[in-house]
Amino acid sequence: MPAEPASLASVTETALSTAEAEELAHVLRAIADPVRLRLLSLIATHPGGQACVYDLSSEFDLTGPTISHHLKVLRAAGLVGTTRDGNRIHHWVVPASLARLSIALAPKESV
Amino acid sequence: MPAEPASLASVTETALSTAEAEELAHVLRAIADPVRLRLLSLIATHPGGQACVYDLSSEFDLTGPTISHHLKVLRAAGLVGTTRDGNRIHHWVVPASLARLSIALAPKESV
DNA sequence: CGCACATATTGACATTCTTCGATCCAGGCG
DNA sequence: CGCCTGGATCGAAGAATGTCAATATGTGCG
Repeated sequence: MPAEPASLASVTETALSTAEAEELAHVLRAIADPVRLRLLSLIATHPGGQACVYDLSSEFDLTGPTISHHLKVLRAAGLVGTTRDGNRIHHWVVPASLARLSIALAPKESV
Repeated sequence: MPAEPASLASVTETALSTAEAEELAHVLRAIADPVRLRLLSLIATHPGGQACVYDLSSEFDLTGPTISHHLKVLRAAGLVGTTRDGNRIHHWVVPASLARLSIALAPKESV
């Protein structure tokens, strides 16, 4: 159950309802972690925009399961997608999800 | 000790260092909460772009201290500023801080 | 078929966050 | 001066989160 449509405007434009705030906070919380932020960044900047856990693990002082856990959170939030290629599982960033956050946090236009 | 300069590019453009990730995560975590998200939204959309705790409290089923705590987190993250006007304390959103997050989360340009 | 390798899941523990009640500080007013 | 009101701070209880070791799943190869 990934979830709802999505607010398409900035939170500074119109007041957020409780439900909207909770849904948005859920996605933001997924990205509000140093490890997941770096994971996202590493995946996005990796050649081809894809990376497997093996590539990523070497960048962290964390165990495999921990990396896997963080990727699961990102996946659950719809921020990354995966494809299985033989033994490896490739992860990529979902641009639309990121764009939604970027728009939601945009400051009010100083018209 | 608010902190460092600020990454001015999207996390999808260049790989984040550990320090950058932590600093950015710190600010994101401040905003990744339903209550604080609504607080920010309510302040921004309030007439004049300002609001005092008294205005905000009525929108929540939370006690005064809790609202105060959340505002403190937002203030510590540099997302809102305050001015004392007699007995009331007015809060406003810092557009630059929000803009920084918005830019950091922007998806990679599909050139 | 069975082993080896890449990643996911589970269960447990420590840490951090949210919220509250009680208390404290600051400014206006009688 | 004394009190009331708008807010902040403190300390504690409960829930959520990050991390690990151990175990499970699935894929390719001999």
